Amino acid sequence: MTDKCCVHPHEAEIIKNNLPDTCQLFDLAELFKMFGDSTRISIISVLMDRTLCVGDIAAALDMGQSAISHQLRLLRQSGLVRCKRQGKTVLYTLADSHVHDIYRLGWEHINEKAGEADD
Amino acid sequence: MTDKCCVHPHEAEIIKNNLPDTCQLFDLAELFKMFGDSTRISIISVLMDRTLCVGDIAAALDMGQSAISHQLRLLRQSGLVRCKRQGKTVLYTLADSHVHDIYRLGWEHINEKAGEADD
DNA sequence: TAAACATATGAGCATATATTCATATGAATG
DNA sequence: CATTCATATGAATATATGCTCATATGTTTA
Repeated sequence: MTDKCCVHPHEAEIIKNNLPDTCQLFDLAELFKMFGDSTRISIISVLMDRTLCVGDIAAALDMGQSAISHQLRLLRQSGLVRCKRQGKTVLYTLADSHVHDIYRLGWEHINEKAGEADD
Repeated sequence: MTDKCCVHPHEAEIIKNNLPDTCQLFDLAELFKMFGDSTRISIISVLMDRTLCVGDIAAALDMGQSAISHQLRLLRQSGLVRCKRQGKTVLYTLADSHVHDIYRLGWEHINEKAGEADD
């Protein structure tokens, strides 16, 4: 696994021993993974300022109901959106302000980068 | 594509017309995608407070040099890390404070959620 | 300049993931 | 209570992605 090349074995060892818990890093990755898909970030985007039902999200994003429903399930399981039934429809909302904050921070980032050498 | 079910066609239409630019949403997803992988978030984690060379990152994370190098390339292309050669080694650093901020915000989120019903 | 070390990269493979299709579930309504 | 509308979900498929292996590139040093 670890190749022979390691410039500062001692320092690396110390860093290794002070790494955040693997599970937490995994959870963190899972969190960001939810934001890291065009469809899901679009869903989050349309839910930033409002509550919407599944059909309207699908219509707004011009996508199939099933695809949206699958993604909403993932967002729900990750605790990023909440839902409640209202008659035949199910209304979705962003779960908390962290979701807003993370979205906005990402937005800030890409807008500041606009024009710079990127990809 | 769009199924027949759409509870509020008019509202959905308006939202659709006010969607952020598709390219920007795509970029935003790409940004978060970089944070959304265990290996990459671990790399970002060890680079939070320091500058490290590739070999040390690999050793600290107990992973192969090649795997780390591949991921560093992605992080570089996304503008999240910078590097400079120093003799035989290449030193990597986080590109800017946004990377710190996004990481920390994500961290806050999962720590507040600790104990709640999640996945 | 040959050898050794650090890093980068292409190909191949295995796994993960997103969408679609078909269908199930759940609720209102005639 | 059968039908219709809204949503959820399982299976299948296509694509994306991460890792490994082998090797190339770049840098120092003997």
